[in-house]
Formats: sequence, C-alpha cells, structure tokens
Amino acid sequence: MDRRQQKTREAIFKAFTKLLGAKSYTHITVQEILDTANIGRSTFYAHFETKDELLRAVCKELFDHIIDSAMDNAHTHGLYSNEEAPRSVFCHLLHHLKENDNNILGLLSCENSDIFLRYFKDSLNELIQTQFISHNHKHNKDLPQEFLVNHISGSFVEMVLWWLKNKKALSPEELNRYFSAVIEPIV
Amino acid sequence: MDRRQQKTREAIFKAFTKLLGAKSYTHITVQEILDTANIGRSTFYAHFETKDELLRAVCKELFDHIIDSAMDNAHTHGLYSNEEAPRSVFCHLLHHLKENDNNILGLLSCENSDIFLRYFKDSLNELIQTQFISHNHKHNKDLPQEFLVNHISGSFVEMVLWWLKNKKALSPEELNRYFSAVIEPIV
DNA sequence: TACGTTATCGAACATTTTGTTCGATTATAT
DNA sequence: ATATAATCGAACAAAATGTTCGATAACGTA
Repeated sequence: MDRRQQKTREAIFKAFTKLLGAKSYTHITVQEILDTANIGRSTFYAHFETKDELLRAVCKELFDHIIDSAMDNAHTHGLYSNEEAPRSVFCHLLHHLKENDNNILGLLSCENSDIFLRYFKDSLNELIQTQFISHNHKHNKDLPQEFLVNHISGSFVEMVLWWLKNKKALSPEELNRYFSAVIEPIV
Repeated sequence: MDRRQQKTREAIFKAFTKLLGAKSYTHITVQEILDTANIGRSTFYAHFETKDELLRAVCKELFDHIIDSAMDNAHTHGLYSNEEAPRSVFCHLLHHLKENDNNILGLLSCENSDIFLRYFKDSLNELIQTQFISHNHKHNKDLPQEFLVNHISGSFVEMVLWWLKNKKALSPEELNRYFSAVIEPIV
C-alpha cells in the first residue's frame, strides 16, 4: 500500500477519533474531518464512500484487535476464570474497553450506536460460539445453544452499556464477578 | 385538542408507519411523509420539530400502551407465570410485539434503532423495577438490585432482537420458557 | 537517477434535505 | 356569526453531501 494512502487513512482515523472525543458521531460533519485531518475533500471520498463507512472501518479495526487478543486468552483459559488464570475473557474485554484509547465508547453515550453495537455483538457472538464448541460445557438440553450464545453476548453488551451509563464506577473485576454470577448458573 | 390537529397528527403517524413498512427510518425523508400524509410542509413542522421527534412520539405512544397493560398484568400475577396465570408479563409483552401493528419493529432490523431501543429498555426497566419493589423476591445479597434489573431487561431486549433476526420463528410461549430458564435461577 | 504511475489537492458544481417564513384560506369552538 | 387557530403552499435560506477534473506532488521501480 502506498505510503501516501497509509498517511491519509491514519490522518482520517486520528481526526475522527479526536472529534469523537469532543462531539457525538451524528454531529461530526465530513467537512470537520477534512479540516482536522487536513486533507482534501476528494481525497476523503477516495478512501471512504460515506461517513458510515469510515465508522465501520474504525469499528472493524478495533474489534478485530480486541477479540483476537481475547480469543488467545480464551483459548488458553476457557470462558471463566479459575485459580491459575485470574482473568476471564470477559474481564479481559472489560479492561480493553476501559482504556478507550480511541474515544469510541463515546459512540454509545448518545445516538447512533447501532453500527458500533452490531460489531460489538457480532464479535462477541463469534467469540462465545467458539467457546461452546471448543470446551465441552455441561450441556443445557432444554435450551438451544444459539439462544444461550445470544443470551451471554447480549447480557454482556447490556452490562457494558449500563456500566458506561454509571460512568464506569465499578472495576472490571467487580463487573466480571457480577457477570459470572448471572451466567455461570445457567451454562 | 382541535379536531384538525388530531387529524393531522394521525395522518402523520399513519404515513410514517406505512413508510416504515417499506423502507428504513434513515431513508424516509420528511418530504415523503408530507406526500404520504398529504399535508403541507409547514404543518408538519408545526407538530414536530424534527423527524426524530416524530419517532420519539411514536415510540412513546407504543410503549406507554404496551407497558401499561403489562403492568396491570404484572400487578396481578407477579413477574413469572404460575398455574393460575398462564402468561407471564414477558409472554404478554412478546405477544404485543408479535402483532407489530405499526411496523415499528422494522426499526430494529437495520440502522438507527437507538431511539426505539432506549424507549424499550427504559420502559422495561421501570416495569421490572416495580416488580422488585412490590413483590419480595428472595434477595440476592451478592448482586446490587440495579444490576439485576438491568440484566433482566437487557437480556429480554437482546432476546427480542435475536428473535426478530430469526424472523420470529419461535412462539412467544417458547421464548418465554427460554427466558425464565435463564432468569429464574438467579433472581 | 529517471520515468511512468498514482494519490492528493482544491475549487467549482449539482443535488438533496432540512427547516423557516408569511400571507391566504379554511375549519373549529363557542 | 365571529373570533380564533390550524393548514396550505410556495418561496427561500442554509447546510451538508458527493462528484468532477485538471494541476501538482509523491511514490515505487528499473
């Protein structure tokens, strides 16, 4: 990939996440991104067809990274923590989110959280799905696995949203304890 | 309220829900609503400041109705079904949603589900909160009630989203069984 | 280093959508 | 019957989007 393309793409990403720290997604205009990134209009559209495409690209990069590293962790330790592995996958995820390098969690505080949430849920689903397949949990014969996977990932996302609404008052460890308290009994 | 206002408001609501059946919220323009409702531009803006305000109004009306009737039901029977009351509150809600008179569930299938979801979750939270207060469930001392309430309403919403993604293949009764299977053990 | 390729620039433009204004008209309540 | 208030609709301003294109500059490669 051309060095110029990389530079432009990065400048756009940086400008975008910077703006996300200051205002909500909906109120960020393409023009502002251009000004902040200091690039030409046509250049932006050479990279992304729309603002939403940009958001998608950012989400993809973020979750690909987060979930990949969580997958590694999960592969070693399984879904829940035990004595040797003090941090569960979920705790791992929560720490990642707590950092929030890219202000992306700002996307959740107000409107237009959908693109972000879709990525979040899909990624989680994939992660949890693999856990069901790789490790042989006690099987809940009454409930379809698909439902359970959705329940777990869905609950997790909702918990994170609740956490943010409360301004991240609780520690990831505490949250993780709550979460396993409502998930372990049923899985 | 002036009869004309009522007529206009109703025409707008009808046009809006009709359009929702055909296309997604984002792609519906104010102009289309005007044409479909057969009203003047300034008239629309005399009723709603923005398209979002219209959506909010529709959501409010819907959930006020659904939750109110569910509240009545819950008040009599409690959160979960027993022999005398075959339908739990949740089953009740699911039936309401299954009808989908106003195509409003179309809001969930693609983008811009946020306004709708916020109403959905807030309404549910309120409903479940009252259940925790009125009926004295066994208290889970380890988990804060706020967390539990959010977990229950959040899981429910996520289940509904999953249900829709699967094109409502399951019956409300079945879904309700699944739901109580993952909630009753922890509450 | 030289050369062909490709990204960026930036201004100009068409288009779309939004939201406002206002005088004329029509329906409503009492 | 009359004062009040809602609707009409056309015209308008403003904002944002997305496209086009010739000129310029940076890049990779030989």
